[in-house]
Amino acid sequence: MSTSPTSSPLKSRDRLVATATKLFYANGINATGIDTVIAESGATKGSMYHHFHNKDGLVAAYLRGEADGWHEAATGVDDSSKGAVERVALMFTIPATAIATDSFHGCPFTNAMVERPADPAIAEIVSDYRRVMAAHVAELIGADPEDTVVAQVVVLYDGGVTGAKQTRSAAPVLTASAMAQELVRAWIEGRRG
Amino acid sequence: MSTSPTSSPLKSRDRLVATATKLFYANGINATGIDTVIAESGATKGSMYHHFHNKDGLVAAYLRGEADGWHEAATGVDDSSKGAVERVALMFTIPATAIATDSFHGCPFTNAMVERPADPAIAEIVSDYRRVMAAHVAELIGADPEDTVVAQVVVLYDGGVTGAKQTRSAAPVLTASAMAQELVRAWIEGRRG
DNA sequence: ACAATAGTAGACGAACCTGTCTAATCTTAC
DNA sequence: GTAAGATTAGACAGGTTCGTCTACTATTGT
Repeated sequence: MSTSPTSSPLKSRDRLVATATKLFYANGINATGIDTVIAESGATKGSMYHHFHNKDGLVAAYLRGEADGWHEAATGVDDSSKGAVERVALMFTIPATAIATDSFHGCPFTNAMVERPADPAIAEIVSDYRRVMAAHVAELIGADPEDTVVAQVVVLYDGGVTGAKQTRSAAPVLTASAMAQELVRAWIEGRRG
Repeated sequence: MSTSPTSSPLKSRDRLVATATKLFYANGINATGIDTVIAESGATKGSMYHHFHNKDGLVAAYLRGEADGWHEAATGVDDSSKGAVERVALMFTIPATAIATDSFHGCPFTNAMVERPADPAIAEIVSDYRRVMAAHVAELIGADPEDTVVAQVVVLYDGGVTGAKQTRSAAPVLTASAMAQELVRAWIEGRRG
């Protein structure tokens, strides 16, 4: 651990998670067999079950990666030199651009809750994601994560993404983005006045 | 068809759809085997495949029923003697009460799009549902279904329901409801002034 | 009465799924 | 150098899934 990483491009475990991320998100968790993930990742069954207790373990690793990925994407598109309203708009470009590039298949967390409703590990990862998102929004606009306005922006984000998934169009995200911008504008106004 | 219905409590086809509705919504479409639906409905395999071409056919019938069910529920909780704002609030009581009675498992249409992303028949039923919902909201508040305000209320509805599914709590629905009421209030105000 | 539709009962195949297991090799830390 | 962890390769069992098929019976509209 203290030494430098090996020359190998990616360890078997990481390849498994990377492949699972691609397939689980694009085709669905239940629709993707473990054998497919193993074959496409170039790993073997022994390796898979050496690293993960069962499929649920791989699913959890996938979802944790998605949560981290969202946070990275959100900080990636952010620009702290801009105002709160514009920064919120930037956050909504994440799903908007995904739709434009046809790589959008809805919210991975919603999808996971639908496909694995009974798994408590998943429920907790989803909880974490929502905490991260609330904290991020709070930081963008200079609010407390517990403020009503943060919950409201989250509702709009969820609504935009869900509508986009159902309609296969970016329109709901754009509607939600405009609403969020107006909401934050009014919130700042109300705070100042 | 022109004569009165038979004494039989429910025809085989209807029992199949009724059972599918219960199981598909509660446990998921992919997680529910056709054999389970057949057994629990008291029908037989021959009957099932006499009425439906395959499982997708049953799923489509289930979803069409959910769309009709939503419309009935929405008109059921409505009260045309009330004002627009209150009528919108009433619409949001549909998911809110479902959550309270533990019979809530998210939006059936979102769930279906997640579990059956490639089925165009499902995409169309979801489209229909969204048209019905837009028309209903438009009627509640006296707007044109194409008005921005209608799309905005829909975003809030989707966001509330999605948040409730992810958090297993009614809070997002209540947040969304309050936002929708405020939105409609302001929209009416703006229209009058 | 007749024909079409609806239904019963269940065997069956072919495909898929997850997870276990054996047995040997490679890598890496110390 | 040695021991622990990581990996390969694939057979295998046990279960589930969907859909087909046969053969027979019941209902119902006209």
